[in-house]
Amino acid sequence: MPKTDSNVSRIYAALRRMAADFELKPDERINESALSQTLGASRTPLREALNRLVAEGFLTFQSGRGFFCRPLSPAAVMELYEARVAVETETARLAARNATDEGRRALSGLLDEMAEEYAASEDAARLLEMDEAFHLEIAALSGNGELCRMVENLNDRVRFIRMVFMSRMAASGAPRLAAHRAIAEAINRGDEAAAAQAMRSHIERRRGEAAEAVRTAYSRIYVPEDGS
Amino acid sequence: MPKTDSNVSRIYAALRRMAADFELKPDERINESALSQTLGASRTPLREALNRLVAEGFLTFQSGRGFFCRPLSPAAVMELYEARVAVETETARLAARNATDEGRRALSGLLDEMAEEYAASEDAARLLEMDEAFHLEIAALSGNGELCRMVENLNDRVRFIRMVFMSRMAASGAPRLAAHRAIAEAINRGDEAAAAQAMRSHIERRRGEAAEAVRTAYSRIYVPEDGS
DNA sequence: GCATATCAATCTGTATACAGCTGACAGGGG
DNA sequence: CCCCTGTCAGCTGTATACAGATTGATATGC
Repeated sequence: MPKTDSNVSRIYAALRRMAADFELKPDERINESALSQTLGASRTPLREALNRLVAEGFLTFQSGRGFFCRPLSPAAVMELYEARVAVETETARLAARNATDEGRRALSGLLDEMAEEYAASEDAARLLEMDEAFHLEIAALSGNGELCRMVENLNDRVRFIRMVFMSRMAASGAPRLAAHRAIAEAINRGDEAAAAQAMRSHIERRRGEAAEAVRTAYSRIYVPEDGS
Repeated sequence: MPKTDSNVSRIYAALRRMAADFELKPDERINESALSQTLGASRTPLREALNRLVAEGFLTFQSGRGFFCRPLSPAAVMELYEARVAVETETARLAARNATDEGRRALSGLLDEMAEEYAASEDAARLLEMDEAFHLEIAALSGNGELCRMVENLNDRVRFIRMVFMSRMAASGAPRLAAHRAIAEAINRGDEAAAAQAMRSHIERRRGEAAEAVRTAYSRIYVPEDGS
């Protein structure tokens, strides 16, 4: 067994991406034997990875029936957005309180880099990636590893929906960039309340579109690739 | 295999309790073979449960070395308290916004029941149980299942430390009860900002004591039971 | 024609076997 | 005296086998 490094982490990463992208369709039952063959491993490490993903909210589990992909519903997405508000208003607040000067400079720098690419790029995936990097950077500045984990988990679970947003509204990145600047400036001023409030309105603004986006998302998941 | 119901969930529950109570000592390496014998099962379901607990933050994992109990340090406990602030200020806010009249009555009722027992009981475990029930009820009133999960997880992970608080300061339940009343009243008025603020100061008040409590906690974990 | 019972195919839950890796210790060389 | 290296016991990582549960289809009675 001359593997580079642990097999289960490879399986875990692959499954996590598949679940995040809804390659496993909502509520779809997972056939362990088939999946283990697809991934080139036996069921034992596969099930270990599946169990981790259940605990992280990417999958569900019913005793005796097996593992399923998480459901995709407007209500579920709304809950995730509310959870993001809860966690990220606090990361913004703590970042404003705790960030070092070096950290503040790094945040501003990140924003400047993004500004250029924002104008140029129309690649939704790339825009989303930068957006997530910004939110993660703030979490890092908060100095709280637990909150970082939460932000990362929530980001990954709403990525698919956010991707649908992004590619639908295409080039409207400008308001988002402005909102990011407002958040970063509040953090750099050390204004906790303003940072928290800016983050809250930034996330809540998108929340209401969840219902519509979920409908679009379903069509993406179930309609075959347009290359056919 | 005539088990009542799934073996892995039994193992999971047992391990979770053991980890929560630090029967597995901080950073202690877990011997899978020995533990599987203790729990009366084989290593396969044991490892599935261990993987779930890693994802939930009760254990850590190092490839090739195995599973370890989570560390117990003042910094880690502080992070958990900050995460509680993040999550529970939002559950309080959402509860104030969304709770039905029936829900509000239930919360008041819960508080009234607790008031009686608070005065009478000096059982720290029972007091803590009621305290957690109050916080979980608010999470339920928020109507957000995701936030409920988070509150439950965080409560379980700080339970040991809170237990140390409780039994050290013994009969000082009165201020906590007053704080709970303030939170409940804000929720019942539908005053989101007041509910969030009351919850924040309620949790933050205890946060500072973490460092001291961790020291006490260590002595509890490593000093043998006083019955010896 | 519909509901129900039965049965086979399939899948999950768990035990067990074994290969490879890790960490500790002893012995030899610098 | 310290460090380096070979060896070995023990543990982890994974495959596989098999028992019990589930599911869906077919047959049967009303």
